Amino acid sequence: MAMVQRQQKKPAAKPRLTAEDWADAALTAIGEGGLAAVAVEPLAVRLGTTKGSFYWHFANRDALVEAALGRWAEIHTEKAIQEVEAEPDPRERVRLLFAGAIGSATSDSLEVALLATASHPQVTEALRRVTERRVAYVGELFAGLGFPPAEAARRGLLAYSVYLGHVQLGHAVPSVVPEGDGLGAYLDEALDALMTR
Amino acid sequence: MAMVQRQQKKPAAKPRLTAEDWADAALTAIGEGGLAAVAVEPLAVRLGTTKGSFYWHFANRDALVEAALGRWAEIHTEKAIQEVEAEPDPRERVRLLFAGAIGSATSDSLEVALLATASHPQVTEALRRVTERRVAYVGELFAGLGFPPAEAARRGLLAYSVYLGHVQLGHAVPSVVPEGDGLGAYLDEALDALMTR
DNA sequence: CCATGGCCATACGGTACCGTATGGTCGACC
DNA sequence: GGTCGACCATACGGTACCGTATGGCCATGG
Repeated sequence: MAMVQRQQKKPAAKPRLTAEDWADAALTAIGEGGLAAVAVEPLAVRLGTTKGSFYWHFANRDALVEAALGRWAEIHTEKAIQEVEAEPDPRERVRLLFAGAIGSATSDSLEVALLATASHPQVTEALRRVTERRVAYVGELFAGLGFPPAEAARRGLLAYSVYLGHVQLGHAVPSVVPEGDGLGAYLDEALDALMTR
Repeated sequence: MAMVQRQQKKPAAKPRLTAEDWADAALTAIGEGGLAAVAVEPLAVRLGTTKGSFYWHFANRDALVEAALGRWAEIHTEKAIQEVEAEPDPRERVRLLFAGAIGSATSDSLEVALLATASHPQVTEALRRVTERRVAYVGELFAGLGFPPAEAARRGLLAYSVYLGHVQLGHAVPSVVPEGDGLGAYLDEALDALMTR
């Protein structure tokens, strides 16, 4: 008896889908066209299947949105933090976090798309969790830099505002954001302004 | 059987509408529900009229969006600048502009809604015009503060990023934004960080 | 080897909106 | 006081999507 033969050669083969496949597709769609782009029928077409599959895995569209947002909140918050935690020097950690965030600003349309739909109840909750976590973490970084707690919290918030604003600019009006060397100088100056007392 | 129905509404209200009435209603709708909320039939209901009126004044929905965005760009850019120009002291001008912008951050959902739909061609153009104008102006303010041109431009961009980020936070995650005295302290510190060399 | 259950396809009805067609109303002006 | 045109109402067809109903396929396992 041979092992089960899985057919995965032909692209036209029938790929059985999981709920996570749908959630990932939903996240991609959000990044591309906002929350409104999470539409069952178009997603089904893109996945090469039909609504029949979707409504097997999910009760309705809201359940899909919920799953997608859950995945986002889980992944995107801790990932960046983990990477930064490796760096021992606190000052360098701020720089690292900031540079990474700013650098990927233009590409991270998911973030922007979610902020765009902040009034949506499910999105509101996801954003709240992620943002509070992030702001608190950046505050801790500044505390590690020697700022007293209250001031560190304010600096953390300020830094996060800079990040958010930059992401917005990079996405909405890239013409005002410097590139290359100019970006480096801008980053240096921003970090200097944020970390100098 | 002929049914002659005389439409009787509120006596104070004008039964006839102008294109500007529609454009203003569209702007309001954007602030409340984003660009997607600019839908002809719901707007007609809200204005107490029907699509018949709309398609008399506009060719289609895009024309309405265009008109609304035009009004927004015209009004919201220059208004704040004009107010600030009255103040003679440049340092105080920055403070005034910033405090005004930050103060009205939570309420300005129009701004956020437009950033939310930045990928829409018509919105892209409106945002570009407004943002470039604003960033340039803030850069001028910093130049007036004594910063050399290149640095002034960077500081202006940084300040505008802070503003944008703050607006986003105030709208999406108000729980992380301080209120009352805390906001004052935050503002002072932000201004200090931005204006100190 | 056939019955069962996991997974999907298809058809259908419902909703919300866009845009068109066409006729109705009412005031301005001859 | 009748005509004309600006302005609006209504009916209609079209599209895109949601959610349900129902039946078909296909891999196990009994």
